[in-house]
Amino acid sequence: MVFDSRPGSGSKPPSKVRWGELEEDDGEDLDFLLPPRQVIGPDENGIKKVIEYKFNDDGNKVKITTTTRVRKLAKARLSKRAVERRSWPKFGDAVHVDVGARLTMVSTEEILLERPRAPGEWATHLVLVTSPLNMIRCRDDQSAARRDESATNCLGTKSEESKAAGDSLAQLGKGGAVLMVCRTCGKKGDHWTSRCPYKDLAPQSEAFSDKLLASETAAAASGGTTTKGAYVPPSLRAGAERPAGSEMRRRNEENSVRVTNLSEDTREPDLHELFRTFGPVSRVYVAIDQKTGMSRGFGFVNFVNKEDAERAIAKLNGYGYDNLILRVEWATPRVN
DNA sequence: GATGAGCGG
Repeated sequence: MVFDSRPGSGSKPPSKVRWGELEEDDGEDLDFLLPPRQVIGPDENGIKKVIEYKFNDDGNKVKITTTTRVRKLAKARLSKRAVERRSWPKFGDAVHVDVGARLTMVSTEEILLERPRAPGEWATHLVLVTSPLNMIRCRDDQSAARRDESATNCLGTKSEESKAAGDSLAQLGKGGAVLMVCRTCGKKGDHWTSRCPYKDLAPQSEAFSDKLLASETAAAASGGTTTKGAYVPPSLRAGAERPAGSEMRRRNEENSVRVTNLSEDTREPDLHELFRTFGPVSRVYVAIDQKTGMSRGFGFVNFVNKEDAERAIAKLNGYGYDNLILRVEWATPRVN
């Protein structure tokens, strides 16, 4: 079909319009005259056809057929690989596991992971879920790559957001709102629990927490759900044995050993390797320059047991490591 | 020569 809207040519223009407008709106305005777009397929070969009609520049109606090949579903490809994996021979402990067993297992193996974006975090005992075929899937792994890609951005916006949020929280707290109530001393609007000036002082904290516990156990005993669904760990439940005084709720910051004169390519796993021989290590930290991403040449190792820390200091201070002489001392408690 | 990051009801 040829649609000619020019005056005098026989066909009537749709309405009284000016030439300019007609030129511009051509096509769009007349689309309703065209047959609808059709999509056929994709068929079993993945062939998909799209048939659509348009006016070309000359005002002629044209039929456009687009044929495309659609990729097969990713799911199908994955499952094919998965099937292949199932034929792999077992190894390790899984050798003794029943062939038909498809249960996942928890590995108790200690696995160290380096996490460049979370230098302060240290997973000493990482629990991995493994299949009977001993294929290890780290739960964190897949997201890790993506996180790193956008890490610069994320860190920037995140820190700003949280700073703003913290400020507003503090503001609200000062205004007498219910927010920011210290769980240790009960003081409102002054500090978070972790910053409590009384956190190492037994009398206040115990008095407060006993009061808390009493109300919670009362709520539980009365048959209702506990207030605000607060979980009370067994060690803190009424009647549980608790170590006396300040030993109780001090954060796991003690037995902190400062290690200086590290070579710049010493990473946390290296430090952990070095120090774990003295006993269980609760945390390893290597100071990283945020701008350059390079090691600042010092770090900290926290031991679970004080005696182990002492032995590590005695043995490793002055120890030649990676072409430098290590300095290993007790760390002075961090300010703030 | 040097003493850590960031989270939150």
